[in-house]
Amino acid sequence: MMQIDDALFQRLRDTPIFKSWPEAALLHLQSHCRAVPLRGASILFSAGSQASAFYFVLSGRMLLSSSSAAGHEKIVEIIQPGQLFALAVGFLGRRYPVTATSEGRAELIEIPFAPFLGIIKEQPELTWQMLADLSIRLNFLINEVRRMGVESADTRVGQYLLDLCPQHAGPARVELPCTKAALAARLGIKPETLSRVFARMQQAGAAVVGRRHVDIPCPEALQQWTNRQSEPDNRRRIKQPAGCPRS
Amino acid sequence: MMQIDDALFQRLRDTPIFKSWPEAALLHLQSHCRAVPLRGASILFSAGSQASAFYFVLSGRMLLSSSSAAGHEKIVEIIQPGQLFALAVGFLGRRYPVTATSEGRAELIEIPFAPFLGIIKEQPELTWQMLADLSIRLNFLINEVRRMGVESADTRVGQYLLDLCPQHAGPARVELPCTKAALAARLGIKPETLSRVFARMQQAGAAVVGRRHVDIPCPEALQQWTNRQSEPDNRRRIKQPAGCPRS
DNA sequence: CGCGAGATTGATCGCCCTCAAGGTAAGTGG
DNA sequence: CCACTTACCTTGAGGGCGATCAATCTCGCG
Repeated sequence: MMQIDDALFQRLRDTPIFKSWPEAALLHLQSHCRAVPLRGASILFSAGSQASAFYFVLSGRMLLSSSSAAGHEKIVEIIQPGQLFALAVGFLGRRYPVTATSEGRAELIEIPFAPFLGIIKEQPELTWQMLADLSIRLNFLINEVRRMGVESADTRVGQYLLDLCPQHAGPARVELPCTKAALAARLGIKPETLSRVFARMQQAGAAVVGRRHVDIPCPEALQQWTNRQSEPDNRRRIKQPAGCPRS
Repeated sequence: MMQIDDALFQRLRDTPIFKSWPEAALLHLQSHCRAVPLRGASILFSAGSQASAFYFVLSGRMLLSSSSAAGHEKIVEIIQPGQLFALAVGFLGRRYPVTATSEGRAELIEIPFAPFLGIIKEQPELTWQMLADLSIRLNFLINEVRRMGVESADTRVGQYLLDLCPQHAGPARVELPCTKAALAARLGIKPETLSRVFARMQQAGAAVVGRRHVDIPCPEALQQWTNRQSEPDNRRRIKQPAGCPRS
């Protein structure tokens, strides 16, 4: 079995999930991992296929997508370098719920479930950080469900850019993690629509859109533009149900 | 502190998460739980508020919702009797990501995080089932994200009904877990649209819609109706699959 | 019976998709 | 350096789905 280079494996050791692991466990796990180089855009695994490993992104980006019966593809998440993905599949351990595609060249570490689960079964205190990790992912998806369900294309694009902005106010440049077509799929809209949203955003002075990046002169202005359609009569109160107990 | 009746607490003991717990731990946990009766539709907690406990539904149903900046409410999940909710919040332990509302009368068991986390910190092998539980929820939300992102109103309603159908084919009656307005919010559409979808579904012979239930004479026919979309003018009638079981 | 909440139905409008054409870089070979 | 290629992006015209606004209907209930 081709073992992973120590320097590369160090990146995995530095993740929140593994940094509390004892040396012995890490060495044992490392002996079962292997490097997976993807030379161009290619499919790593497909939704519904048997799952035997999860992955860590060393370089490049991975797109996790799910397709409807009609064939429409929805990108659920974009995985950046330094992140793990498909870890949760191991705890139910059957099949991948999404299709994983590399966006151009990418390099991964493949971590088989078997030795991983063996270790945490004997040292269950190592799962603490994983619960936190899954919890974060759950929150992310809850947010996504709301956005996809009720928010407009303008709002989705604006929120997405704002999420990528550094917290501190002031001009920022957001690097898009993928092509605009893929970004549209990630946002649940069509590329043409994304293009028009960018055009409106730019015309309003809320952003300057480049080929693979977006400049945001004033995040607050973008925020305001993003939420602008809720302006007229937003005072509508949600009716309190009749028998609301105070108890 | 009002302690929980043994018979009610037994329902909590029977959940996948707790059934492997030792007696001592359960008794300790029980002493910190309390019953929460909700006499009518009311808010249990709001999104963003400090989280100190999670809940188990004894009776009634809970709606977990998330609101956009524009005030549009999206019901993320409907919790049925026998289910836990807000458990994952404890592992990151800050604030609830959703608002929890009871749909009519409901009775809950409130389980404070502090004693719960204390127990699993000392007996981390108990977390195994929780990882599986979070993994299931993750899959559910991934599905939801795709549905909200790319699927039509007709498809969302059809899929929802089919998910509630028993696996075995043949006529089925699906009890709606909430009002149609709430169901619309759950599906990310408006009540008027839901009404029209039901009307079309009924006219096509794929379902018979009642006040609080839907009869599905043939799930395969509904499935076919749900997935029709490239066909030009098939909004009128669908043909019955050859071998539709009568059972 | 009158009341009110939920559900239905109709008319109209706007957002977003679809289809189609044109534009704009990057890479290639002459 | 320049046609040519190719992939990606943009722009335009038109249509459909679902939202909005508003009226009517049904049903449970005091």
